[in-house]
Amino acid sequence: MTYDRAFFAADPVTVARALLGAVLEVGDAAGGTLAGRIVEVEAYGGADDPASHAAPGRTPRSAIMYGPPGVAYVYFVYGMHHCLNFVTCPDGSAGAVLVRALEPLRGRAAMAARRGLDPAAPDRLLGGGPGRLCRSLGIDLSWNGLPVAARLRRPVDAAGRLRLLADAGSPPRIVASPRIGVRRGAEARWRFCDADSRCLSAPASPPDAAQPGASRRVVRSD
DNA sequence: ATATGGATGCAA
DNA sequence: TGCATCCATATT
Repeated sequence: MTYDRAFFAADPVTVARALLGAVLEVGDAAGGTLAGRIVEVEAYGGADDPASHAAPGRTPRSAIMYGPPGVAYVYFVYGMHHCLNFVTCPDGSAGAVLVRALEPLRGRAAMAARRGLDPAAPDRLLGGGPGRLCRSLGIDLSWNGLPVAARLRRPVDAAGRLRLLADAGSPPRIVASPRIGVRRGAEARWRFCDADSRCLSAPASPPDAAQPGASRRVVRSD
């Protein structure tokens, strides 16, 4: 699998599923390398997807989702967390894949340190959740727009901070479920998990939606 | 269950 | 400008 621009030019659901199992590598400030295996992702569409940041159309924030594929879209949410996405779809149409969980592979100790956790902390606390993994990897708004396409000869970012490598192991067992934390567009089952990972932000197959009339709020077990 | 707390987009 | 909302997490 080559994570080039053509790969990211596909629709977000296709890209999301194909990204499961890929290894995300980032260079940290100290020159070291942190890496993790992608085990949970969510697909977000364009103006037709009410859950997407692109739903209101082209705005200052969503513009990057309408731009060329294969770059990072990083946003800040709830006043404290960063989330990492990859832009999909051809230039001109909007789409993105949110990275929701990683299994730490390299630089585990550095990740724990960055999060202020004990080195013995479980992998879940390092990579299980979009905010957690960004904090562990040191990803913030300054990463917004960085290219991730593996084939770019001359990355815009001189440090080449974002790299995607093919997974060496066997392909993951993929389970689809509704996206987490979304109210509008909750019907779409556009969350994809490696069902055998123990680093997920929530169970791969959450209990089915409540009876009619029950609260629509998702209860997050952990 | 609840506190946390910045950015975004839209109404006013 | 004000305000509801938001792709979350740690703590009670």
